[in-house]
Amino acid sequence: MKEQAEIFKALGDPVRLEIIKLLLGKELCVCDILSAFKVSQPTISHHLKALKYAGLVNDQREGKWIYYSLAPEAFAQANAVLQEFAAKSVAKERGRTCE
Amino acid sequence: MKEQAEIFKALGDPVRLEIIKLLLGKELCVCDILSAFKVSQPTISHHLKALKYAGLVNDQREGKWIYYSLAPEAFAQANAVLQEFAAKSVAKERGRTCE
DNA sequence: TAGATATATAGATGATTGTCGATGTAATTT
DNA sequence: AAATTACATCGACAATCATCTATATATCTA
Repeated sequence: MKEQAEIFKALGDPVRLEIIKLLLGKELCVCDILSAFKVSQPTISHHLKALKYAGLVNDQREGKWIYYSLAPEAFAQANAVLQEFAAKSVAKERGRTCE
Repeated sequence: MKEQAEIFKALGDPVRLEIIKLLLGKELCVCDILSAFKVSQPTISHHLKALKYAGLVNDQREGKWIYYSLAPEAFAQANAVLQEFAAKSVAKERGRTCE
């Protein structure tokens, strides 16, 4: 189980967020992901590595191609955290112990 | 409405994530937040600024103290995004247009 | 086996970040 | 008014990051 902050950090980049949206419901090879961006191939590779490190994607080689897909467990975990945040984000009490 | 990546980036730090957890259901002044950490006061101030920039917290001065509270709208927005990700994170199709 | 294709890794660079001590500012207290 | 308290801002510094070009690796194809 990855650190919560690591997961959110991985989500905190526009390119990576777009990659994730591309992968919703699909499995894509790097070349297809690459063709959706204007950044270089190594940059995409770098972002995919970051997403994999955070546990957000899985990769699977098939011949010349490597297919990337989302890792549902990691998204379920992040979703659970944010769901609690959203539910409890309304402040009721006010605390102050300092003087 | 803040950029999605900005919100996740703000969530992607252990100290900021802890601050958020402290603020769940509560409104706290900086001194109380500070006393829960071992980092310096300017560091906490810096993180609160980052959270505020992302729209995740609101602040309200009251005499000497400034109270910070969570901003439910931002959390609802982030939650909605992750909910969709979690729901659609199971890959069904496989695409490849490159050769 | 020699090229071609798909992807990763290495190394460099400029930008951003997390942290700190020092200082500034606003409000309160004495 | 002077000191104190709560918090923010400034400036510095090391670490991390996003990006690139160049190169390496793995697989397929001719």
